[in-house]
Amino acid sequence: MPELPEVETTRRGIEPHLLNHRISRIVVRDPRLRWPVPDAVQGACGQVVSAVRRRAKYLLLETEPGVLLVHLGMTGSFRVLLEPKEPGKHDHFDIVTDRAVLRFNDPRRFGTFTWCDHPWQSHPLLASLGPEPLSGGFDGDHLYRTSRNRRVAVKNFIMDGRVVVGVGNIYASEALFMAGIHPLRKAGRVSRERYAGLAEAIRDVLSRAIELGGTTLRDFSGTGGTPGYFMQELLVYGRAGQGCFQCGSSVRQKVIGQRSSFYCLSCQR
DNA sequence: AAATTCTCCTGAAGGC
DNA sequence: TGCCTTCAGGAGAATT
Repeated sequence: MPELPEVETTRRGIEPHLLNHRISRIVVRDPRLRWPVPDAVQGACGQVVSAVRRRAKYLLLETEPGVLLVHLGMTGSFRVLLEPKEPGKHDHFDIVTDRAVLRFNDPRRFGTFTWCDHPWQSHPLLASLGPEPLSGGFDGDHLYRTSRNRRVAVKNFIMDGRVVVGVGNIYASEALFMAGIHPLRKAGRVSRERYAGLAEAIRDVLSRAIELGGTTLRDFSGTGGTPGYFMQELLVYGRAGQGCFQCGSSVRQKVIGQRSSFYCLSCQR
């Protein structure tokens, strides 16, 4: 389940094979992703990739005429092939450069592969995104100001991409535990001080996970990334019924906004 | 406007 | 062993 750290790890893994390299072919084997893959992606053929960026959980491959946009969805991943290999099940498309084949595999097909014109910032999928959590535009004051008069649960609030991007279900639970905030608390009822702690927790948990992802990068071309590298560090996610690391009481699990949430009743208020 | 629910999809896990 | 049911989840779309 790619969250922002996994997407950033993917970006770093594919960048050496794309940046300043020429895309020779794009092979779409199965266009049935979240939205049908448009023929327009072929606009990148013959073009040199001038930048490999990440915005939220989107990957952006820039070329002169336009930008390839990829989202990994739930189960998407890239495999870097330095030698030809028969495509397997769920290998939906390839981006072929003069250096490697980037093969996209996505069993559940929630992923996205599309084309945007310049400037990519105004593409409908990107236009209303909030600040990057690891950039200067994100801090506790931003959360505090944005949340006034909002009655939505704070967990849903921080997972809203218009508020801040890249905070997925796992890291939302983790960050709220680290900040000592109950996930069901109304967003508008969290103090400025506690939002400062929450913003710091979000930055810490995401940057730590990216760090750990980086340590698996050496295997990237062989395996396409190592899933679950952060799992051994999770404090509450997936630990329902087990002892809270802070106070020992049982970690609770509850569905909030259609998503499983994990928290400690006595440490989070 | 804001909040909630629905939707896409397949594989893993659990029940009998 | 095998079939059936349930669950998981990113995030835009639809609905309330």
